[in-house]
Amino acid sequence: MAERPVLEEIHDCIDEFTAMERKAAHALLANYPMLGLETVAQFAQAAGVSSPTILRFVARLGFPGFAEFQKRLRRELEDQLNTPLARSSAMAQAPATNADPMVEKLADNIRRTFEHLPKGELDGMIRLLADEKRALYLIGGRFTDSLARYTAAHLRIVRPNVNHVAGQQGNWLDQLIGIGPKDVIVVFDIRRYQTEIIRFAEAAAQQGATIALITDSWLSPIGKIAKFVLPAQVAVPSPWDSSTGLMAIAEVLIAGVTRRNASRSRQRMQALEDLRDVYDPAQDDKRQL
Amino acid sequence: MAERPVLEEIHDCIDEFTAMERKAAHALLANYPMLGLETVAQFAQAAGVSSPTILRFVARLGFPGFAEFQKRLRRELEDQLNTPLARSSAMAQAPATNADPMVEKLADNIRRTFEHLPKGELDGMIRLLADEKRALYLIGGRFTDSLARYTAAHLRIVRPNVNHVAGQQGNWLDQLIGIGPKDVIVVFDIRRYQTEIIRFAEAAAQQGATIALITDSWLSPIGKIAKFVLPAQVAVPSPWDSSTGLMAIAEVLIAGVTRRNASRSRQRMQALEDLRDVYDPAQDDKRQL
DNA sequence: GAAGGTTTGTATTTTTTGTTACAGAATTGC
DNA sequence: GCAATTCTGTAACAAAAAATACAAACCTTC
Repeated sequence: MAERPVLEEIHDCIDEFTAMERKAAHALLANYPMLGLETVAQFAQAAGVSSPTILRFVARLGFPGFAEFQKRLRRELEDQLNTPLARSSAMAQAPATNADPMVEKLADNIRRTFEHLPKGELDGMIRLLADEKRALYLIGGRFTDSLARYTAAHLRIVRPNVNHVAGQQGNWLDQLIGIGPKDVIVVFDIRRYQTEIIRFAEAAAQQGATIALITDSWLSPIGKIAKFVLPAQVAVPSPWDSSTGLMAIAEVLIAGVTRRNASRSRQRMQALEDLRDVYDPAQDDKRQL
Repeated sequence: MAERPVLEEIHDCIDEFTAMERKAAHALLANYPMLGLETVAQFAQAAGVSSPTILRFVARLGFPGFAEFQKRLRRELEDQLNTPLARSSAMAQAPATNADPMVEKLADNIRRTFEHLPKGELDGMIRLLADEKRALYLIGGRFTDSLARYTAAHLRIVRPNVNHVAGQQGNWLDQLIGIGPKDVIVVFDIRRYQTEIIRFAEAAAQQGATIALITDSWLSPIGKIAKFVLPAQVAVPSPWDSSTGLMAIAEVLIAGVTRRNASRSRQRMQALEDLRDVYDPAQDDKRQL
């Protein structure tokens, strides 16, 4: 998907250019890419050539018009600017406007979460969740149930057999019946670890199911019976714990599973799109966004 | 001698802008500064407003015309690009760290989300949500419903009258009946903006309710009728958008409301603790954790 | 040193883009 | 609840920029 930088292309075929076109190329390279974002006339003046020469220059690079050329430059710049590293440099000079300690902590939590995450554990869990022969059961506690639901909603798109264990505790038991050795229980659990969740996980484990746990650093008691454990940083300056790190883990898992089952995922996503169109054609006008 | 970044100026006087101008500002901040370098029409479309509004927006910032505005942005960008740090980042673009690019992006998204968040908007929304005289209705779309649920679960602890609009669409209507001018609808909505959610928000607005929107940078159509809008960075290297930024916003909001109603919050939390003990004494042994 | 083909700039046309005038919609204040 | 004010989009207008046509200048090559 990533295109070749315009800069490189210029370097490559600079020998094919005519004298004046080379002049234009040099001017652009000297002030890349900003000069290309000005008007043709300004570009021409800066390069010491006439406007049509500039036009011929971009035409020779293979662009149908100056507008397209600029669009490409802008996209390139945007990509560069969005690189985290570039951002951090911009931050040095730009405003420390919203220096909320909470925000800093949240961003930092994510970094630290993944820093401390055993890579094997993460990959292992992704492989586990990507295995379509296994049924998935996601469950969470008082606050983390939302995460289970979120993850289930996504996984359901890229693979079959995804269940969210929610609602009345009575319902849980119904689901428990069907759980066997081929199945996977994904548990989101941070303190205070709820007894119901623990019991459910234990019962499932008893029946041979594999347990995958996403938790806080305090390590839920479920950790003992879990095959894979991913702990997140949850501390924030607030009376309760943050779930942002858990959400980040969930999204990395989702992305991992999607990548692993790439072709299947695409198929299913397309199929769902089509169903969606049939069901709600009103969305059509939003399509191009 | 270095001028004040346009970004800062926008931050400072964003409260003086009119509603649509603010929308333009948000769009620009969300994709700063590239959006400002496109044509007025493209800028307008991306922001969901008309061209003249963009012109008025730059005029209010003190520029005599759009051309001058762009020139200034280009100069700013040029300066930034010439910073040594930026140079090195462009080089090291690919092999930054051995970490997952997704992880870097997630952490960076949070920083950027709050960097671009108008402080007034955030404070305003917190004040709104902390007002116990108003009833709160939280609603979300296909994936964001989880966030609405999460936020509701937390807010319910620190204040009364928190409702999560979920489940069958038929149920929504039942809730809609009770919504009036004193009430607040908190909408989580990222693209593709679901028509049902939009309709619900519109209907609620019609009945006089105040709308608070947490969205992606593309600015949901609900932005038009919302009193406060908080846009999050959602881009990740994955087929879909990330909700981690939204989660971060949700947690900052929750923390803000908690801090604001500190004494009330503590009371309620204590009361809930007590209830919990009565209901599930088994938790007692986990207490000290 | 003249004819052929390129290359390049000037002048013109065409298209796009920014800008402004105005009227309807929304909001505010009384 | 009404009037005055402010805000906002539609549409027409003006300015500009991009694209083109063409002729002069410049090399080549014979």
